[in-house]
Amino acid sequence: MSNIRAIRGMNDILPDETPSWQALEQSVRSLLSSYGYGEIRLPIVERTELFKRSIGEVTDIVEKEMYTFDDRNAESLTLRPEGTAGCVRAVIQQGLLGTPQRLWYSGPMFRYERPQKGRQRQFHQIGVEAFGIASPDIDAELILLTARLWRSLGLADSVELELNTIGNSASRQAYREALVAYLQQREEQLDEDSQRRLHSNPLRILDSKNPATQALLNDAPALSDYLDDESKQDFSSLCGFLDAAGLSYRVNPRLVRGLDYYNKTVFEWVTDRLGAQGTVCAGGRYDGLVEQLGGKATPGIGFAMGMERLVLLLSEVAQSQPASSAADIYVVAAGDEATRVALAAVEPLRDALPKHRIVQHLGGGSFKSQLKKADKSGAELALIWGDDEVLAGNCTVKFLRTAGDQHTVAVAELAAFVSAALA
RNA sequence: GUGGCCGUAGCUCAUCAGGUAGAGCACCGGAUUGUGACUCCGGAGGUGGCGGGUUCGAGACCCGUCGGCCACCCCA
Repeated sequence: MSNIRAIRGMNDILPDETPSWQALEQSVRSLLSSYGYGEIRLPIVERTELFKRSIGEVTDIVEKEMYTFDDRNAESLTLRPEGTAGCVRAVIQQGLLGTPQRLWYSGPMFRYERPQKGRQRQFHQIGVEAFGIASPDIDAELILLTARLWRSLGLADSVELELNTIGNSASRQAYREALVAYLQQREEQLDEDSQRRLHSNPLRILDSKNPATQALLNDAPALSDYLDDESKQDFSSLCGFLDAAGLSYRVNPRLVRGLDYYNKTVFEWVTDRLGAQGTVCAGGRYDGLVEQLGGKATPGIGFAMGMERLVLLLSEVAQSQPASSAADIYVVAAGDEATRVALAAVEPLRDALPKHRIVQHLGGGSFKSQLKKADKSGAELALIWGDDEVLAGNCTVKFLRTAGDQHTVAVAELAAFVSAALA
């Protein structure tokens, strides 16, 4: 097989799939706009250092999942594995942090992982970030905004909100030590992966899928016992906001996130309808990150949603959609002369009917084969030019969805006739 | 990085003690010398992922390799 193929895990999105992408993107755009969020467009490539310093040196993403390369100037660059780091870099660099900012962005992200359902090496996210608001009311706004999105997409019954607070870095540090102390005594009972994580990222053991490990955790120290007062208070305010808004959620004390910059509020929207990759949208607060990347101390919070997963979920949930048509009007012309006349006659028609899809048959072929294409296109009307029409200055208008109905129309009256027919 | 399943026509799949391939859909043409859908007739399209091995003979068996899917891991 010498044909060049796409890179593994980097998929083409074909014309029959792009309509659902466009519909999803449109819903998200108008929703974000209605909450006053502004779009920011960011580079796909950043200095490797940015991701190391924000995501964390010992995370899986940085250790083994980044597409990293040296450019011609011997600088280490990386295809972004997530969006927050670049967004934070931009707001610092561009001096946007004088006032609170509500921002969103979209585009491809890259992680070198084994592809599977709902996971690819190039995937697409829409990310939302809010800077400069320390109080948990912004946490609530972001969550309510996502809930509204699920409602408008018809996904409200397919997703669940999981919520937790992981405290500030000091309380998390104290908890980590307690957890490690507890688990080290029972190290031989841990599954292999968790034994490894015990030394690299012990908090991740909390959401291990291994049942024995989960059982072991029942008697482990609880993160909630180590939380700082502010985190506890903010979390209960957040829950209060959500309760008041009538939004249901599940507090999951074992929900932790894989990126180092998170603190306090973390949340995940999950579904059980996508196989193993059930997280459709996730995020949390990252109050120290701006400062850590060299900006003035500014609180931040954000989330990202996985577009592929949402598109998949929408197709799982959707009742069979009606077959979409490719055209409203299909133009048939047999012969060079007729093609020339038709091409010219259709231009004013496009002026008159800018919202309709007018597809002209090109490449020749018999009336029969062209009409066959017209039918397949799903068009309502076929406009037909042959020698007779050309001579008489007419066009034959054929209704394809009603039996045998066809009219001879003068080209001068074509626009009026067609717009009346399609009204 | 690990594991399981899979790789035959554009698509979905079949066939078979191992004797060099077939259907449906799609495509093209005809039945209608200028007219689609339904029907009928015909046609084109495959070095059976690739490379080795066993065999008189392999798409079928064995090994390797590449690719796909799903899961672990990780995460959106």
